[in-house]
Amino acid sequence: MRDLPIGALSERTGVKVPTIRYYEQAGLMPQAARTEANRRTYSTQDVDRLRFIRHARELGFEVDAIRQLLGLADQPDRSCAEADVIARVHLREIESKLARLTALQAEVQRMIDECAHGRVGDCRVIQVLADHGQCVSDAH
Amino acid sequence: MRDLPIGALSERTGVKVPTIRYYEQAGLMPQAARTEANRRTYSTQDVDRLRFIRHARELGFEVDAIRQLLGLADQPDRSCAEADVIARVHLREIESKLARLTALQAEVQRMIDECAHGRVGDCRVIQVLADHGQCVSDAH
DNA sequence: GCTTGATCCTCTAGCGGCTAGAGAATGTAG
DNA sequence: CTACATTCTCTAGCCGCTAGAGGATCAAGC
Repeated sequence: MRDLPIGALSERTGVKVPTIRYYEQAGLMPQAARTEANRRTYSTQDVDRLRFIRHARELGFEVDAIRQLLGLADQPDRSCAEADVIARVHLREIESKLARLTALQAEVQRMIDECAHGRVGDCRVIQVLADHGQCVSDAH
Repeated sequence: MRDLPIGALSERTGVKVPTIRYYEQAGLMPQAARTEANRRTYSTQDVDRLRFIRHARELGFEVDAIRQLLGLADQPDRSCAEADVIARVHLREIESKLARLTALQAEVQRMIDECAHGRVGDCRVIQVLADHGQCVSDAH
């Protein structure tokens, strides 16, 4: 219920001031109440909401997904099936990124391992880049 | 040595036409020779260079790193130590992304597993997002 | 030669998710 | 009353493209 200026909200949540304004603009945070001098004021509820947003971003949820999750969180009596779906879709995205990254890791590691540390002309790093056919997987 | 228009280069490499122009602008591809009517023309060397670029992008190398790798590839007699360093730095970046993503995967998976499929008010997905303290790892 | 449609040109603007800076108005401490 | 910090709005930049406008040029068919 306290009247926090944006800087205090920033400190309490670890979200930078311009980012908070950006979230307001993006529709994640509500239009903040203003003082007479046009400064934004926040309550402890806003602190909670911003922490929610921050945590979801840290977990890699996109702004659009967070908007949906926040919409759900505001209606505690509805079924949470939708939240479940959003999280599952996100999990699938994480898993596919993981698979890709793992393949890349192997390929780049192999590239480095095969480098004989001689001249550029003989360097496997350069050669592999020049020719996809020399790759083990075709995940990329 | 053939005089390829940009569309043919695009087909041969799988890189879209506007992207090729962007690479020229970004200094990855050289300023292309032009016909009398001001159209870009390319040789088979350009095909090779663009394939190199594309492959490196697919392996996640940033444009800046590719610029450096291309600079090295142009000097086959130099030591390939620099190429090695670029690749190793990139590998480290991949590994750190992998570590982060793996932690996120576990967290989101757990969130989903704990969801009792009831009301939003009781949903673990929402609760976990609202409170970082409920996370297992603090990787994020 | 003439029309059609594909290809090409340049230029500008947009995506996501911020981040940085200008320039002006307030707030707070000594 | 003077500093200095904080806040405000607005604009522009980051990466690596992608999309679209509006115009010039090409190759093929009649």
